[in-house]
Order: sequence, then structure tokens, then C-alpha cells
Amino acid sequence: MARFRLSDLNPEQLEAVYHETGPMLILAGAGTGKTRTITARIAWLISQGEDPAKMLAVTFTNKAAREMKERIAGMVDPAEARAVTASTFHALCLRILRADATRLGYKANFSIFDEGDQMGLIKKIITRVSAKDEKLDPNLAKNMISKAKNNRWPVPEDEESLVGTVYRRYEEELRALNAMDFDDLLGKAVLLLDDHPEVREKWRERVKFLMVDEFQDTNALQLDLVGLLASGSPPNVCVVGDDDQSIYGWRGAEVSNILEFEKHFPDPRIIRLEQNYRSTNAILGAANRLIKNNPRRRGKNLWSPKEGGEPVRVIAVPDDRKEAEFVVQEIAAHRDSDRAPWEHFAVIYRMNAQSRLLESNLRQHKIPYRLVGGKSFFERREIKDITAYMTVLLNPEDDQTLLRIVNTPPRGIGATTVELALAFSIERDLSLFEALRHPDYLGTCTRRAAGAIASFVDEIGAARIRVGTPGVDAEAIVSELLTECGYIEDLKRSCKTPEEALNREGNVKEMLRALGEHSRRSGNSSNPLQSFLDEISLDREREEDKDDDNRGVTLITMHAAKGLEFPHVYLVGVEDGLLPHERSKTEGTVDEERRLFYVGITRAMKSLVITWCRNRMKFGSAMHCRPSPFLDELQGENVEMENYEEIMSRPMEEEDVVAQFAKLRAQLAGS
DNA sequence: AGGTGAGCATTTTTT
DNA sequence: ATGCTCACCT
Repeated sequence: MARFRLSDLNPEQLEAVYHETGPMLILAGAGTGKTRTITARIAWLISQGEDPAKMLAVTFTNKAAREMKERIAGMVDPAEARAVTASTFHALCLRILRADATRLGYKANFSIFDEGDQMGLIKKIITRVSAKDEKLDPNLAKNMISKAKNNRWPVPEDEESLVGTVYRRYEEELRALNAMDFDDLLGKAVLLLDDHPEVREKWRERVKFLMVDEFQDTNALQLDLVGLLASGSPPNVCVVGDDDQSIYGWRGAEVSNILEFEKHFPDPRIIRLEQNYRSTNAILGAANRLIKNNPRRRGKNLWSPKEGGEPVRVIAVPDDRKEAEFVVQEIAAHRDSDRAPWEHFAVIYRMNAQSRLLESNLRQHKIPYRLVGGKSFFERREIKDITAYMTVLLNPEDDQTLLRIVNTPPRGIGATTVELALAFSIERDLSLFEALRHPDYLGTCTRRAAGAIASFVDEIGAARIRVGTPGVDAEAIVSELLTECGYIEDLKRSCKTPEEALNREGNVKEMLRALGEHSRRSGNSSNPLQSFLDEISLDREREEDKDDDNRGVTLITMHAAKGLEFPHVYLVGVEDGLLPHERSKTEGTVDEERRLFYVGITRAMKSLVITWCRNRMKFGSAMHCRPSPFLDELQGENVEMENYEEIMSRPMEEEDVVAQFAKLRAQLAGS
């Protein structure tokens, strides 16, 4: 029997849980228990005898998908929980495509291009097609292509502009490489389901109950996908989201998807979750007053049965240095008086650059902190290299990836040789790999180059055959390949310090270990190498939270903080031009900045301090700042403007003195 | 091939 | 201030 209690839910949540079929829109404000609701609904449906294998919950992040699975596992039978699918949009699309992409003319072993691969290809194309006096920012091109794909705009066929040409070439190249970028995963899956009714029906058959998390962040393609997968009439789709937390418009998210839900799925049941389980009423009041100023919203009013709580403090500080000092000091004092661990504090800001001063202050005070954001494990050179080796083993047609490893480590296949091979491959309409082993090409090479190429091709070819046999030890094959081709040795050699060498080698080992573990986990079903690559190219997280020294005060951007909560929050740099970012004013997206501020505010559980600087270093020089206009909108009950000078000159309060004393005593006792 | 310096832009980043 | 790109040099 189910191990969950419906009595824990409030009436609105229960209404959502008991909803059976037909479209439903759950407007779930920040901290209103949306995951609890959605998972309880799944558990409820299962307890009513519905088949868990026909339930699909779609999220944006792997973390959210994992969390959802864990929650469900705590509520129902393990076997039932395992049968429920909780997956990201991208992982779901990949599954759809691996099964049937051949119908779109791709081979089932297509590679996935991450942003780095994508940029590399775009840059290459730009240099090839642009005339001498033409310039195109590859980043801009990438964004335009992504926007076009996410809006299902057709690839321009006769477009004369440089971007149009680049876009067209980019598509041709990807196709030739048997590769897809992240946007393609969505786009091609939608295309597949759209054009192939039998595939569509197959999936609809499997998806009796469809649930979508963070619906306010979906783009046009994702909306289409939801429409294609939803079965039943009226369509049996349940979406959860909060229009007030839509902060990814710049990435193609369409708030209209949630604002005009009725247009896409007529006559839905609409449920508002407004009871907040996270924050004090002081914090909720400020958040509500702020967000009321946005036009175009569903409208919600968060409330909590709890009392007001500490007032929200708004403080103007002289400059950004003082701001960092002040915040760190406050955190230190607060921890002592409240006996709160460092993990209970977060400093939230608009731009990553703002973390610098905070970091150095925290370090000075010996306060542990964790910085969220930064380069991931998977962007490290050696990881990209190994991934490239594995990718080539599976899809040797992927020239782009082959180029990465063809002379890594240096094996005597230099730029000239590669250029010639590339030219030959284009002339004969072959992949680069095929060209490299073609006798006609090898004949044109020097004896030495031909030898180098032949041994490289042989090494890859042999490993490729071994990997293709079912039930093999993929870890051993890749490991041997990397050692025998001299990659490991070269990696160590190219490091400046022994520590670096150790670190990089450790990364390689970690990666191989993960591959081994993955193969064991997946048994000798399909191709373990393929599924391992799929997994890592769509899940770039890992090792983030699990690690040991990852504790302490959290430094994080407002974007990255969405979905998280902290007892004590400091929102810094709330100035005109930074919080409504200057750029947003020219782009007409101030509403989204307001939502961003709203997201920041609603992260706080117990206490919230907001600071702004009268002066700030910008682009190397000091600039005068005005407070964010949003600060006026917050004003009201339980929001207090405090004077910085007064705080600094105020004598210590008694409890602080006591705490200080206790700290001193503890230090003495410890030494 | 890999290193160095001038020139330049500078928001956010789930996959 | 800082980091990144690209051109040019060793």
C-alpha cells in the first residue's frame, strides 16, 4: 500500500492530486509545494490502479528529474516507482530519436554536439564562407540559429545574408557529420512525431499521464512536443509552473505558453497554489508588492499562516567593497547569534562578476563558501578528448570530433596532411575517416604520413570492432586505446606541474571508472558505450553537491538560485542598471528583471537583507549608482530602510556580546 | 607548435 | 579590472 499521506496536503493541492484526466494547469507560486503535489498525484494515480509505466514527468534539469524519482520512490512500491519515467526534455527526445531517427535519414548512432562543438563548427564555417571584409560574431550566429530552431523557422533557402548562408551550411554539415546539436534533439524529435503517425502513436500509447514541470520555461518546440505526446481527448496533460518565475525569455522560453495555456489546451482545470511553506509573511509581502507591478500575469498572492517574522532590511552602502565587507560581517555575526551553520546563508546577485569581492572577503574571514557556476567537469580538456575518442568509436563519420583527436596526442598527422585528407574527402564525398584509409589518398601521402595514418586508423578500427561486439568490457577497451595510442602519456607530459598531471590523470580515471560502472549497471543490453555517452552529454552536473568541501555560504546568481531556498538571504547590488540590467531596458525586458528579483526574494525563508551601492566599480572605473526602481515597489509593512552609517556605529547588542564571548571561550578551549 | 601581447567587450545559461 | 580572441612571433 502507498506510503504517502494525503492529509499532509492542503485543499488546492488535493484538488490537483485528485484530478483524473483532461488538461490541468497548476499555477504553483514559489515555495508552495509543487513537487510534493505532482509526486503525490503520481502516487495517487498508481494507488488507483493506473499503470506507472504510462506516466511521464518531464523536467528541465537532470537534478529535478532525479529529485522527482526519489520522491516517488519514497511514496510507492519500488518496482512501481522505477516504472515511472521522469526525464528531461532533452533526454526524452534523445530516446525518441535513438529509436527512430533513421526515418529522418540519420543513422541511429548520431553524435550530440554540445555548445563547444557547435561553436567550433560555426566558427569554421564562418571563416570559410565569409568574404574578406565580412565579419560575423560566431556567438551571435549561434544564438540566431538556436532561436530559429526553437521557433521552428525554416532554414533559409535563398537567403543571401551571411548568417543565412552560415545557417544553411551549418545544417548541411551537421547532417553530413551524422550529428545533432541540443536544439536538434528537440526539433528533430518534434519533426519525427509530427511526420510519422506510427511513431507518434507508439509514444502516445506509452504516455497516458503527461506531466510537465516549470512550464513557464518551455519554448515553442517544447510546447509542440507536449502537444504531440499528450494522449486522450481532451489531451491528458498536467503542467505546473509559475509565470512570475519566468526568467529564461532570453533563451527562447515563451511565457505565453503558460499565460495562454487555454489556447493550446482548451478548457483546462486551473489550480492556484498560493499557500507558501517557505518564507515569512514579511518576505512574502515584499515579493507580492513587487510582482504586482508586472503586467501580463495570471495573478497570485502568496500567503503563509505564520506570523510576520523579521522585517526585510534594505540598506544603501557606500560602494561595492564596503558592500561585500558588510555582508560578510553580517553573516559572521548572524551565525554566532543564531547558531546557524554556514550552509544556511546565501548571497545572491545578478552577475557572476559580483562574486569576486565576496569571495575574497569570505576568504579573509576564513568562512567556507561554495560558488555555484563556473566550468564544469565536462569542459575540461582531457574529458573532452576522451569523450571525442568514444564518440569516434561509435560514429566515425563525425569528422568534427575526429579532427579533435586525429593528432592528439601528436602522432605525425599534421595540419597539412589533414587538410589534404579533408580536400580528398570532399572531392570523393567520403567522411574523413573513410578518406584516411582510402588507398587513393594514402598514395598521395609521404611514406611517413601514410604510416602514421595507417596505424591510427588501425587502432581506431580495431577498438571499434571490439566495442561493437555485445557483452564486452567497454571500460577496458577505451582504457587500452588511450594508453596504447599514447594519449595518457602525452597528457601527463603536457602538464606544467605534477599536481596538474595528477589531477588530469585522476579525471581520466574517474571518467573510465564511471564508464565501467555504467556498463555494469546497464547489463549487457544494447550498447553501453552509446548510452554512457548519451548520459554524460546530457547531464553535465555530477560531483557538484556530493563533494566534501562543498559546504559553506552559497554564492549564486539569481538565475541559478531558482528552485533553491535558504534560511538567510542577502541580495546584493540591487541598483538601477544592474538589477534591471541596463541591457534589459534597451531590450524591453524589464518585466523579466522584476521577476528575477522576485525569484531572488522568494528564496529566503527567515531573513532577507537587500543592499545597493552608491558607487560601484564598473569596467575598471568607479561609477555612481542609483537605487533600483524596484526598491520603491517593495516598500510597505515589514520592510525597513536602514542607515549604513548608523549600523556601523551602533554598539554591539547584548546578545552579540554574549555570542562573541562564547566564541572566544570556544576558541580558547579548542587550542 | 606553442607562447605572448595588443585590442576589446563586458548578463543571465536548466540541455 | 579582467578575461578572451586573434595575430604574430619564437
